[in-house]
Amino acid sequence: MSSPGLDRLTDLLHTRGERLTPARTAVLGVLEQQAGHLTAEEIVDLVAVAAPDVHRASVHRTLDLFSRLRLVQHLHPSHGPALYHLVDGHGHEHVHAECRSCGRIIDLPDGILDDVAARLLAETGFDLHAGHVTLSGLCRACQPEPSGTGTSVQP
Amino acid sequence: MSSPGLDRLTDLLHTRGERLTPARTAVLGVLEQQAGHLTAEEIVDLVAVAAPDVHRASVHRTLDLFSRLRLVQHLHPSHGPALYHLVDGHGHEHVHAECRSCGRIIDLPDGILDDVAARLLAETGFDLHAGHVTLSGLCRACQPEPSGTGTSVQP
DNA sequence: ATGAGTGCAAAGTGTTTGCAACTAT
DNA sequence: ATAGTTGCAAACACTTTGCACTCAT
Repeated sequence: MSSPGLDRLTDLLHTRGERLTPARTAVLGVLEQQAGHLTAEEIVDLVAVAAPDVHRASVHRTLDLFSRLRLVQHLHPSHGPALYHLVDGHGHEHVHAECRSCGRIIDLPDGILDDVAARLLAETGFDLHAGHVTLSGLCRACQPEPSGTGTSVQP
Repeated sequence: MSSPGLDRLTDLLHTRGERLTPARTAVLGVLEQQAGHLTAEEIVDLVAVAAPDVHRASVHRTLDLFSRLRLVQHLHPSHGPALYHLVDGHGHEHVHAECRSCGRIIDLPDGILDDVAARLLAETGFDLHAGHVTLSGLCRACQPEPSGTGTSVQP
């Protein structure tokens, strides 16, 4: 019944004098079993299966805590609730992109913002946190098709 | 009582068979007089001075419309309400950064995401809309000071 | 034993909606 | 004339908070 995530969480909590509770264990369990980007509400529902007494407010409080511990990443899509997922085993966060047409969330290759981060730091003193960035645009599937016959001209 | 913005708005509306109303004129007027990044609520309050009958819901509807017309840019900070501002006279949108400590919004140099956009398009087919991106990080003022005497050691 | 953490319900924040009345065209 | 817009109030979606109680340490 153990897991690398649980060991990591236990460590992080004990280091800070905080406690390992059923709510926290249950939220971690859900995040470990679900790969995608989950809303707090979805996590509430999934937690309810294993731990029916865990309240919605505790899930929010737990997700806030896990974010502060850098155990989960969260992002704010342009519409709708925040999305959460576990940071990978090496503590490596990644950048997200959201399609403004279909809403799909895409995980981007790590390091895609490294050059921008370096330039920002040098030019403006701004220290970019790439793991909390959501880029916006159109995914491949949602792009308008190029017209088939070459340059488009009005009749 | 005219302005480049008003002319532009009138054109955009008439082209699409939509109407120039007092609510729309008033919202445009506020955006033209205020340089910064305004919340819908702030715009409601400012509009109330010149046009007391314009309702909060109409301001939201107008801001949605202006966004669709690409007359205003809006961004969603990680906490709190959306922020709006007029796109510059040349229709040029820019990228924003938000300090996760003090909340300050910084306008970034144009083109800062051009390379990323090109790479994204080539590698993943994602067409980036840089004008709707908010980068997250720490502004210069909020960064932890480097310790003055070299490596920091506990006494 | 003790205070960090919880369940609960209620309030909060920001935005959207249904509809009758109004008004720019 | 008539369809696009509006004001209004209520609903909505999501999150946060105050408080008494509980339980991990």
